[in-house]
Amino acid sequence: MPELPEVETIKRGLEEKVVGRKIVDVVYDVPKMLLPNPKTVLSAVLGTKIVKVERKAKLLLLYLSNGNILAIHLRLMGRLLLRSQRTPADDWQHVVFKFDDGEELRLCDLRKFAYVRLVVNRSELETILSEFGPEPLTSEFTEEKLGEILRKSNRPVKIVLMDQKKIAGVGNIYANEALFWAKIHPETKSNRLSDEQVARLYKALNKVLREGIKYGGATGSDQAYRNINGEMGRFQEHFAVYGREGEKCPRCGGKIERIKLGGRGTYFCPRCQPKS
DNA sequence: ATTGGGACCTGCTCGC
DNA sequence: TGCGAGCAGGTCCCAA
Repeated sequence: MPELPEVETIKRGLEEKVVGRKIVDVVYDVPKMLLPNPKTVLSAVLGTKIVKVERKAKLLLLYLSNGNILAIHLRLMGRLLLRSQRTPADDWQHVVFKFDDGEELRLCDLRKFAYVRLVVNRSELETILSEFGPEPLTSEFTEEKLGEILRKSNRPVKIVLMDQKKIAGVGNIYANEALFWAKIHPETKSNRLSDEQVARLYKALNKVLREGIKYGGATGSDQAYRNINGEMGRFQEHFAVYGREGEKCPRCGGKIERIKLGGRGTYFCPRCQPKS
């Protein structure tokens, strides 16, 4: 569930609150969440300071003072919470980074899909990042670039939007919302979109991602997403179609439908987003 | 190349 | 009331 805006919100929180802190201990109870293995991660991070935080796609990157990097992926339900060490354990807390000032960063995940991966240098990082497509909301992602990406595939446009190799950071929520505002049916073949549709989609993607960030991300019905203070996002209050099967389209009043596309729940207004 | 499915997990909702 | 089945979703992996 955490997509670009959610991970960006977490990144900003970490930037403000954990940069400069020294990691003095790591406690875990699910070994597979520490890659390549807990021992290697521990020996690489103990005694180091966090010097910088970045987000790439849905990955959080914690740069350490010894040159190592921790790449954290929250997958579906992961949370990263900054707490005092005196605070009782959070639900589904599995990996804890303890700082020298009494605070700690807790990786919590009901499903245990989230992970922390040790990246030992820039070259390994480059390899990981080279798998991602361009980053929306940056200068590398232009309308022309989007058109170029979409023309190369005849898969449904929603699938292409969510393909991290093609575009970084877009997941199910923002793909659904962007297609709604662009008035494009999610099953439309990507390479059959008109220039006009591509232009609308470009604007819509920017709109929903920026709004997602503005509202601190979206906490859906599963309640999974939280920022580092444990607070919910508010973008769900502004969903046009996501999770609203059977409700009224905010634009035309038609009934929002739900289909399955690529195994995922897909929401749209059949009247506003006609099949073409 | 594209598409479909299962796997990873767990808690929730649903139907009988 | 109780229980099993089905579902959710990001990513990876295997297979058709």
